[in-house]
Amino acid sequence: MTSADAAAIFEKIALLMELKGENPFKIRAYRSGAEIVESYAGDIMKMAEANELSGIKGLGEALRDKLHELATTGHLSFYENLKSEFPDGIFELFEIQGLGPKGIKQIYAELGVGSTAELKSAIEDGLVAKLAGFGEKKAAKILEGIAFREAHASEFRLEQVMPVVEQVLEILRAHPGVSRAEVCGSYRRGKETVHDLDFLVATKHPENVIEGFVSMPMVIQVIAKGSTKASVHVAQGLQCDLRAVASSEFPFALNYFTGSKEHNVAMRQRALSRGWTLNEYALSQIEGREGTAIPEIEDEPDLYRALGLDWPEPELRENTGEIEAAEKGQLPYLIKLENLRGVFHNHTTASDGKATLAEMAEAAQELGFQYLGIADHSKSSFQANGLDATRLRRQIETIRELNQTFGSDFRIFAGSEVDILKDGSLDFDDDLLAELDYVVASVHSVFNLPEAEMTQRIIRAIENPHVTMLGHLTGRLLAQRPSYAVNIPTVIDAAAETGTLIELNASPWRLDMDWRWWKLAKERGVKCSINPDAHSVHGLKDVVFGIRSARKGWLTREDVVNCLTLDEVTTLIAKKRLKS
DNA sequence: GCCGTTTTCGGCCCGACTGTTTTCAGTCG
Repeated sequence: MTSADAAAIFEKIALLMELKGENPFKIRAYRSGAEIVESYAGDIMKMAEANELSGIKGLGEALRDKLHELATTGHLSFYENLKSEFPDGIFELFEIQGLGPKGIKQIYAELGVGSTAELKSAIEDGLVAKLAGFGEKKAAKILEGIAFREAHASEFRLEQVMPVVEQVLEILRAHPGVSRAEVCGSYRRGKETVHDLDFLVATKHPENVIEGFVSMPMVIQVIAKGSTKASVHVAQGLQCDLRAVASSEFPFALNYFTGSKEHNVAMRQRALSRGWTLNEYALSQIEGREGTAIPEIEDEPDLYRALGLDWPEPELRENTGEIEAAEKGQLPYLIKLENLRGVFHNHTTASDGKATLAEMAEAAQELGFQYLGIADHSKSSFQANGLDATRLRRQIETIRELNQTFGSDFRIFAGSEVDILKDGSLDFDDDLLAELDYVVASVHSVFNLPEAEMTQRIIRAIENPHVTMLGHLTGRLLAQRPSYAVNIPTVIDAAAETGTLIELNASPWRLDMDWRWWKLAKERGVKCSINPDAHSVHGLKDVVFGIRSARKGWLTREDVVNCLTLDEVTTLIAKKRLKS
């Protein structure tokens, strides 16, 4: 039982209690308990086992006891009892947009609907629309929600799969028969979501390695098992495939299984033009054709070199110009995690964050950052306990005081994540915005505007000289909620014209603005700010996801303002408002 | 269910939008 497992159980208890119409504050206690358990810096399960949990704010007696039971026995009778009152499929229903706990409770009580599939047929049979409080439109909206969910059901976000990748690689590399192991596929290419995970090993004893792979502790089901490949399911239905090849084949297999398909096609064409043929095992002479001698190939760079190319980072391999750039020696020198010197857009307990200003500052320094931007929510974001003018002014003052305690090598920037209101005006007046070091402007409400109106709304906001950067441009939540309608190229042009930065929100739920647009933004001269949108100390580390997306968008350290030094970035965030 | 405490129970997060209503409940952020 890991802390993540325990947190998931608390979260499910909260859902089931919503169904039962329990006291909302009790529900909230479980939900916040889940977050505390998940993000606790330390081995909370070990502490729970030893009954050493007292003093953690938000974990009272009841939750401490339940954690102790989970840590010692591996299950929780309270949860088992609660769960037995509903069918297993009931949890799926919470993932459907437009349907909440009251609705789920009603369709279960009156129609016996306890899964997405049953709900779908009940709607199609016209049963849901007839229920009191429902109607044709609501039923149709729920059906849309189901369709979106189904279309994205096999998509996994990076924060879901990254721990699996690390564990599997660790197991494979520890295997005595394995000389090389790598993850391939869209994960290696840095895609924002993945459907499955592809692993590759070099070994002389494939059967042994395959056997080790299918008997890993996280394996729930073995789908296929042969002498050179196997497929398994791990938690949440995530599929992991393994390919075992000889060491001499490894570079070719690594290249082939990394893809993308389009990139591979281009590679094979290049091989053909040299009289060679390329597959997942080798580069070889085409029989009966005169070709130049094939050089020795031990790793991927050798393979690219043989084809007259520089080695493109996996993130670039989408056949969107990387082959041409590799040929001309013009591949970008992609940004790396260690280039980041600070982050903007983070939250504290002042709004909906879980850590205090001081805790966030300490964590940022531990990560080696020179600066930390705080941008708590503004007053219209009630749900997030947004700050009003008085509280924000007090926070600015606290930040200024705290800054006195740091040396010249660290600074907190006082900012705000200001809501862009429906008409494109901002949640604070210009006088207050002028007191801040910087401003992130984001849309958090009225997502259903027509595209032209939404685009204008955002452009009006970034035309404000105090708006330093535009937060999560499309509002999407990966695999859960689509982007609102907005014309991205038009917004990019406006950002270029007004000298506004665009954020790459590094939360694995968002990765917004999407990597596909950064090349265009770069061409227009728009700079990027990679921000974790951290709501806890732990959340600061989400920058790793943002870095992957930035690399996929061809960004270098010159394109990302958080790579600037403290002095440089201080000048930069003041630039736009000075110009006006 | 947690917190703070005038150590025993009251307070804890609010508003817009939608679709259903005929004055409001559910959902979302």
